[in-house]
Amino acid sequence: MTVRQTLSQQNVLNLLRELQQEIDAQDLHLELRRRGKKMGLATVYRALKFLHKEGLIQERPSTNNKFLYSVASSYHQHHLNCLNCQGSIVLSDCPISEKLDRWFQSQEFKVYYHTLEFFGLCSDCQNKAT
Amino acid sequence: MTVRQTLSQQNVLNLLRELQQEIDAQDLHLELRRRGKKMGLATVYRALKFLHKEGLIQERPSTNNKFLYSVASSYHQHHLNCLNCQGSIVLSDCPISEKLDRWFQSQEFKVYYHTLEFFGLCSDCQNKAT
DNA sequence: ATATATAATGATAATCATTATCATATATTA
DNA sequence: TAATATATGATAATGATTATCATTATATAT
Repeated sequence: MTVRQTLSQQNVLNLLRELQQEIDAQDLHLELRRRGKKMGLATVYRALKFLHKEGLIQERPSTNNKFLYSVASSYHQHHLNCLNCQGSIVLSDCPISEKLDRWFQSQEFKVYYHTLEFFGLCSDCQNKAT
Repeated sequence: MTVRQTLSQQNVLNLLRELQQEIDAQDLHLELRRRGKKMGLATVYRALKFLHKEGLIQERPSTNNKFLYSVASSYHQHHLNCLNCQGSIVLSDCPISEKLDRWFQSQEFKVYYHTLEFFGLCSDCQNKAT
């Protein structure tokens, strides 16, 4: 069941595994050449698209209009995003993990990963808004 | 505590309330002029940004690289998104609503809305992938 | 009410992430 | 090895969003 991969695709996947955090395509491209794994930007985009379709990495559209990529693993994060100051507070845990584990079983849809983000006002901005 | 609004902003908000579904900025612009509420595209973008900051509408970055807007209300949807066929299955309920209601109380962060999306393989694509 | 300051608007140019194109290089197969 | 298919890279094209700036409307002060 192993998927055939090109060297480019492997380089992209390896870097994402090493980084353990979200990164966009262009930064990934820069980081790759900084490490001597030079490849064209188009190939980076192609590799990301391929790896995503295979379910090996996950893609999240960010609020500044570009996609962020990271390895698909049990490790993931959610945020409280402030609409006013644009600040972003990382949640220590996934607030719905146990419930979802059970819920996934009952679906014929096979879930690889999920995205969950909260939007509103942080405490500072609530006070200012008075 | 009512927010002063321009006519443009009211027109945008009213249309979103009427539509009761997600729409992107450019389609909204077309729909507005179709209804005689003509305004510049830039103003539509500005109105959306303003309304979003006020917490009156919600914004969701979609997978085709643009933002979708809808009224912020208890009504909202989540989807099972297939990575292979790009299909999207609407969930009948928010699978985490009750839990979140309680969880929200314990946060000093004031949550206006959340986004929750699932990614994986639909049953058809699972079978094909054999 | 009128003059003045402030904010909103619209047309359009600029920006920037992503995708398409196409010629070249690499890998696969006969 | 020759023939075919696939991957790559440089760059142009695309398209959503943002910035610019002159003009218009709105609010404020006299």
